[in-house]
Amino acid sequence: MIFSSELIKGTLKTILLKLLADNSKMYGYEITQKVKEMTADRIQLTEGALYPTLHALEQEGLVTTQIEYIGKRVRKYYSLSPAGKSRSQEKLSEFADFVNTMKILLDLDLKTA
Amino acid sequence: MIFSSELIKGTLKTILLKLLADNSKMYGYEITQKVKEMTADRIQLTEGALYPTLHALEQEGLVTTQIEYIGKRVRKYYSLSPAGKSRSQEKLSEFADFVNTMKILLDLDLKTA
DNA sequence: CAAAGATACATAAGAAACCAATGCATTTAC
DNA sequence: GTAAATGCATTGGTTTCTTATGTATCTTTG
Repeated sequence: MIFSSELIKGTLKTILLKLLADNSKMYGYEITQKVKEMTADRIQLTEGALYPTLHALEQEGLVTTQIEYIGKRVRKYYSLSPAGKSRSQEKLSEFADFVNTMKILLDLDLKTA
Repeated sequence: MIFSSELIKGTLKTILLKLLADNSKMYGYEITQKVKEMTADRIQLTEGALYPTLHALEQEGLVTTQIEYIGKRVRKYYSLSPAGKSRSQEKLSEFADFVNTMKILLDLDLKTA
Protein backbone atom coordinates (compact mmCIF):
# COMPACT_ATOMS: atom_id res chain seq x y z
CA MET A 1 0.00 0.00 0.00
CA ILE A 2 1.57 3.25 -1.12
CA PHE A 3 -0.52 5.71 0.86
CA SER A 4 -0.21 5.98 4.65
CA SER A 5 0.38 2.27 5.05
CA GLU A 6 0.33 2.30 8.84
CA LEU A 7 -3.09 3.91 8.87
CA ILE A 8 -4.59 1.29 6.64
CA LYS A 9 -3.61 -1.51 8.98
CA GLY A 10 -6.63 -3.38 10.17
CA THR A 11 -8.94 -2.10 7.46
CA LEU A 12 -8.20 -4.69 4.80
CA LYS A 13 -10.95 -7.11 5.81
CA THR A 14 -13.44 -4.26 5.92
CA ILE A 15 -12.45 -3.17 2.42
CA LEU A 16 -12.73 -6.69 1.03
CA LEU A 17 -16.08 -7.38 2.65
CA LYS A 18 -17.50 -4.11 1.35
CA LEU A 19 -16.28 -4.72 -2.21
CA LEU A 20 -17.76 -8.20 -2.19
CA ALA A 21 -21.01 -6.85 -0.79
CA ASP A 22 -21.27 -4.51 -3.79
CA ASN A 23 -20.11 -7.02 -6.39
CA SER A 24 -21.55 -10.50 -6.39
CA LYS A 25 -18.20 -12.06 -7.26
CA MET A 26 -14.67 -10.79 -7.67
CA TYR A 27 -11.23 -12.32 -8.06
CA GLY A 28 -7.99 -11.25 -6.43
CA TYR A 29 -6.37 -9.32 -9.21
CA GLU A 30 -9.66 -7.60 -9.98
CA ILE A 31 -9.85 -6.43 -6.37
CA THR A 32 -6.38 -4.90 -6.47
CA GLN A 33 -7.24 -3.00 -9.64
CA LYS A 34 -10.60 -1.86 -8.36
CA VAL A 35 -9.14 -0.51 -5.14
CA LYS A 36 -6.32 1.20 -7.00
CA GLU A 37 -8.81 2.83 -9.36
CA MET A 38 -11.29 3.89 -6.68
CA THR A 39 -8.59 5.48 -4.55
CA ALA A 40 -6.71 7.20 -7.37
CA ASP A 41 -3.67 5.00 -6.73
CA ARG A 42 -3.49 5.93 -3.08
CA ILE A 43 -4.18 2.41 -1.88
CA GLN A 44 -2.46 -0.43 -3.71
CA LEU A 45 -3.05 -3.82 -2.20
CA THR A 46 -0.13 -6.20 -2.34
CA GLU A 47 -0.63 -9.88 -3.03
CA GLY A 48 1.18 -10.78 0.16
CA ALA A 49 -1.52 -9.03 2.14
CA LEU A 50 -4.48 -9.79 -0.10
CA TYR A 51 -4.35 -13.54 -0.59
CA PRO A 52 -3.75 -14.57 3.02
CA THR A 53 -6.64 -12.32 4.03
CA LEU A 54 -8.97 -13.77 1.41
CA HIS A 55 -8.03 -17.26 2.58
CA ALA A 56 -8.72 -16.24 6.17
CA LEU A 57 -12.15 -14.89 5.23
CA GLU A 58 -12.87 -18.17 3.50
CA GLN A 59 -11.84 -20.18 6.56
CA GLU A 60 -14.05 -18.00 8.74
CA GLY A 61 -16.95 -18.91 6.49
CA LEU A 62 -17.49 -15.35 5.34
CA VAL A 63 -16.71 -15.94 1.68
CA THR A 64 -17.10 -18.82 -0.72
CA THR A 65 -14.93 -19.52 -3.74
CA GLN A 66 -15.54 -20.65 -7.25
CA ILE A 67 -12.87 -21.44 -9.82
CA GLU A 68 -13.18 -20.54 -13.48
CA TYR A 69 -10.85 -21.01 -16.40
CA ILE A 70 -10.15 -18.20 -18.83
CA GLY A 71 -8.40 -20.19 -21.50
CA LYS A 72 -5.81 -22.10 -19.48
CA ARG A 73 -5.55 -19.44 -16.83
CA VAL A 74 -7.10 -20.09 -13.45
CA ARG A 75 -9.31 -17.45 -11.94
CA LYS A 76 -10.66 -17.79 -8.41
CA TYR A 77 -13.81 -15.89 -7.66
CA TYR A 78 -14.81 -14.88 -4.16
CA SER A 79 -18.40 -14.26 -3.06
CA LEU A 80 -19.94 -13.31 0.27
CA SER A 81 -21.78 -15.96 2.24
CA PRO A 82 -24.85 -14.91 4.22
CA ALA A 83 -22.62 -14.66 7.28
CA GLY A 84 -20.24 -12.53 5.23
CA LYS A 85 -23.02 -10.14 4.32
CA SER A 86 -23.97 -9.41 7.88
CA ARG A 87 -20.31 -9.26 8.86
CA SER A 88 -19.76 -6.70 6.11
CA GLN A 89 -22.39 -4.43 7.60
CA GLU A 90 -20.98 -4.87 11.08
CA LYS A 91 -17.52 -3.96 9.89
CA LEU A 92 -18.78 -0.91 8.06
CA SER A 93 -20.64 0.52 11.01
CA GLU A 94 -17.70 -0.31 13.23
CA PHE A 95 -15.45 1.68 10.94
CA ALA A 96 -17.88 4.59 10.75
CA ASP A 97 -18.06 4.56 14.53
CA PHE A 98 -14.29 4.55 14.74
CA VAL A 99 -13.97 7.49 12.36
CA ASN A 100 -16.51 9.51 14.31
CA THR A 101 -14.65 8.79 17.50
CA MET A 102 -11.39 9.87 15.89
CA LYS A 103 -13.03 13.02 14.53
CA ILE A 104 -13.81 14.08 18.08
CA LEU A 105 -10.42 13.08 19.37
CA LEU A 106 -8.48 14.80 16.61
CA ASP A 107 -10.90 17.68 16.15
CA LEU A 108 -11.10 17.03 12.43
CA ASP A 109 -13.12 18.90 9.90
CA LEU A 110 -13.58 16.32 7.20
CA LYS A 111 -15.56 18.49 4.85
CA THR A 112 -12.54 20.54 3.91
CA ALA A 113 -9.81 18.01 4.46
CA MET B 1 -8.10 -0.67 23.63
CA ILE B 2 -11.63 -1.83 24.08
CA PHE B 3 -13.17 -0.46 20.94
CA SER B 4 -12.26 -1.89 17.49
CA SER B 5 -8.67 -2.47 18.48
CA GLU B 6 -7.53 -3.55 15.05
CA LEU B 7 -8.76 -0.31 13.52
CA ILE B 8 -6.86 1.85 15.93
CA LYS B 9 -3.55 0.30 14.94
CA GLY B 10 -1.32 2.88 13.40
CA THR B 11 -3.22 5.87 14.77
CA LEU B 12 -1.60 6.02 18.19
CA LYS B 13 1.20 8.39 17.22
CA THR B 14 -1.31 10.68 15.56
CA ILE B 15 -3.45 10.73 18.70
CA LEU B 16 -0.49 11.47 20.94
CA LEU B 17 0.89 14.23 18.72
CA LYS B 18 -2.50 15.90 18.52
CA LEU B 19 -3.07 15.78 22.28
CA LEU B 20 0.35 17.25 22.91
CA ALA B 21 -0.29 19.92 20.31
CA ASP B 22 -3.39 21.00 22.25
CA ASN B 23 -1.86 20.69 25.72
CA SER B 24 1.57 22.13 26.34
CA LYS B 25 2.56 19.22 28.59
CA MET B 26 0.98 15.92 29.56
CA TYR B 27 2.06 12.78 31.40
CA GLY B 28 1.31 9.19 30.49
CA TYR B 29 -1.49 8.43 32.88
CA GLU B 30 -3.11 11.76 32.11
CA ILE B 31 -3.12 10.87 28.42
CA THR B 32 -4.86 7.55 29.01
CA GLN B 33 -7.56 9.26 31.08
CA LYS B 34 -8.01 12.10 28.63
CA VAL B 35 -8.44 9.72 25.71
CA LYS B 36 -10.82 7.56 27.67
CA GLU B 37 -12.90 10.59 28.61
CA MET B 38 -12.94 12.16 25.14
CA THR B 39 -14.01 8.93 23.50
CA ALA B 40 -16.62 7.95 26.09
CA ASP B 41 -14.56 4.88 27.06
CA ARG B 42 -14.39 3.62 23.49
CA ILE B 43 -10.63 3.99 23.28
CA GLN B 44 -8.60 2.93 26.28
CA LEU B 45 -4.88 3.13 25.75
CA THR B 46 -2.86 0.38 27.38
CA GLU B 47 0.47 1.12 28.97
CA GLY B 48 2.10 -1.54 26.84
CA ALA B 49 1.24 0.48 23.76
CA LEU B 50 1.53 3.95 25.22
CA TYR B 51 4.94 4.04 26.85
CA PRO B 52 6.95 2.46 24.04
CA THR B 53 5.30 4.89 21.63
CA LEU B 54 6.08 7.90 23.80
CA HIS B 55 9.68 6.73 24.06
CA ALA B 56 9.81 6.34 20.30
CA LEU B 57 8.50 9.86 19.78
CA GLU B 58 11.17 11.12 22.15
CA GLN B 59 13.91 9.28 20.27
CA GLU B 60 12.65 10.73 17.02
CA GLY B 61 13.06 14.16 18.52
CA LEU B 62 9.35 14.95 18.31
CA VAL B 63 8.76 15.27 22.04
CA THR B 64 10.85 16.39 24.99
CA THR B 65 10.45 15.20 28.56
CA GLN B 66 10.54 16.84 31.94
CA ILE B 67 10.34 15.09 35.28
CA GLU B 68 8.40 16.46 38.22
CA TYR B 69 7.79 15.13 41.71
CA ILE B 70 4.35 15.13 43.23
CA GLY B 71 5.27 14.29 46.80
CA LYS B 72 7.48 11.24 46.31
CA ARG B 73 5.75 10.15 43.16
CA VAL B 74 7.51 10.62 39.84
CA ARG B 75 5.63 12.23 37.02
CA LYS B 76 7.10 12.46 33.53
CA TYR B 77 5.75 15.22 31.36
CA TYR B 78 5.91 15.12 27.59
CA SER B 79 5.90 18.21 25.36
CA LEU B 80 6.09 18.71 21.62
CA SER B 81 9.32 19.96 20.13
CA PRO B 82 9.11 22.31 17.14
CA ALA B 83 9.65 19.28 14.91
CA GLY B 84 6.85 17.56 16.78
CA LYS B 85 4.49 20.44 16.09
CA SER B 86 4.91 20.30 12.36
CA ARG B 87 4.81 16.50 12.46
CA SER B 88 1.53 16.72 14.33
CA GLN B 89 -0.01 18.74 11.54
CA GLU B 90 1.36 16.39 8.91
CA LYS B 91 -0.12 13.40 10.71
CA LEU B 92 -3.49 15.08 11.07
CA SER B 93 -3.84 15.95 7.40
CA GLU B 94 -2.57 12.49 6.52
CA PHE B 95 -5.30 10.97 8.62
CA ALA B 96 -7.96 13.27 7.19
CA ASP B 97 -6.79 12.28 3.72
CA PHE B 98 -6.98 8.63 4.66
CA VAL B 99 -10.51 8.97 5.99
CA ASN B 100 -11.67 10.72 2.86
CA THR B 101 -10.17 7.97 0.75
CA MET B 102 -11.90 5.34 2.85
CA LYS B 103 -15.19 7.23 2.64
CA ILE B 104 -15.09 6.84 -1.12
CA LEU B 105 -14.00 3.24 -0.96
CA LEU B 106 -16.56 2.18 1.62
CA ASP B 107 -19.28 4.56 0.49
CA LEU B 108 -19.71 5.90 3.99
CA ASP B 109 -22.12 8.53 5.14
CA LEU B 110 -20.39 9.87 8.21
CA LYS B 111 -23.03 12.43 9.09
CA THR B 112 -25.49 9.79 10.23
CA ALA B 113 -23.13 7.03 11.20
C1' DC C 1 8.54 -13.72 -33.24
C1' DA C 2 10.90 -12.35 -29.06
C1' DA C 3 10.72 -9.75 -25.15
C1' DA C 4 8.37 -7.02 -21.95
C1' DG C 5 4.58 -6.13 -19.43
C1' DA C 6 0.14 -7.38 -17.75
C1' DT C 7 -2.68 -10.96 -15.80
C1' DA C 8 -3.25 -14.45 -12.09
C1' DC C 9 -2.41 -17.48 -8.50
C1' DA C 10 0.37 -18.30 -4.13
C1' DT C 11 3.88 -18.75 -0.10
C1' DA C 12 7.74 -17.53 3.16
C1' DA C 13 10.60 -14.71 6.10
C1' DG C 14 10.80 -10.83 8.59
C1' DA C 15 9.28 -6.34 10.66
C1' DA C 16 6.04 -3.39 12.99
C1' DA C 17 2.66 -2.47 16.17
C1' DC C 18 -0.22 -3.73 19.59
C1' DC C 19 -2.15 -6.56 23.74
C1' DA C 20 -2.00 -8.96 28.02
C1' DA C 21 0.52 -9.74 31.79
C1' DT C 22 3.56 -8.46 35.12
C1' DG C 23 6.35 -5.63 38.22
C1' DC C 24 7.33 -1.82 41.42
C1' DA C 25 6.02 2.11 44.19
C1' DT C 26 3.00 5.83 46.23
C1' DT C 27 -1.40 7.93 47.49
C1' DT C 28 -6.27 8.03 48.58
C1' DA C 29 -10.66 6.30 50.11
C1' DC C 30 -13.38 3.30 52.80
C1' DG D 1 -5.31 -1.69 56.92
C1' DT D 2 -6.48 -2.94 52.50
C1' DA D 3 -8.40 -2.14 48.08
C1' DA D 4 -8.45 1.00 44.41
C1' DA D 5 -6.36 4.57 41.99
C1' DT D 6 -2.21 6.87 40.43
C1' DG D 7 2.14 6.51 37.93
C1' DC D 8 6.15 4.64 35.82
C1' DA D 9 7.91 0.75 32.87
C1' DT D 10 9.22 -3.95 30.45
C1' DT D 11 8.50 -8.61 28.44
C1' DG D 12 6.52 -12.22 25.58
C1' DG D 13 3.41 -13.30 22.26
C1' DT D 14 0.14 -12.44 18.42
C1' DT D 15 -1.64 -10.29 14.52
C1' DT D 16 -1.03 -8.06 10.37
C1' DC D 17 1.43 -6.25 6.85
C1' DT D 18 5.72 -5.82 3.57
C1' DT D 19 9.20 -7.55 0.69
C1' DA D 20 10.74 -11.05 -1.91
C1' DT D 21 10.17 -14.93 -4.43
C1' DG D 22 8.00 -18.54 -7.39
C1' DT D 23 5.11 -20.34 -11.24
C1' DA D 24 2.46 -19.77 -15.34
C1' DT D 25 -0.37 -17.59 -19.16
C1' DC D 26 -1.76 -13.87 -22.27
C1' DT D 27 -1.09 -9.53 -24.86
C1' DT D 28 1.27 -5.93 -26.96
C1' DT D 29 4.98 -3.90 -29.50
C1' DG D 30 9.10 -3.31 -32.11
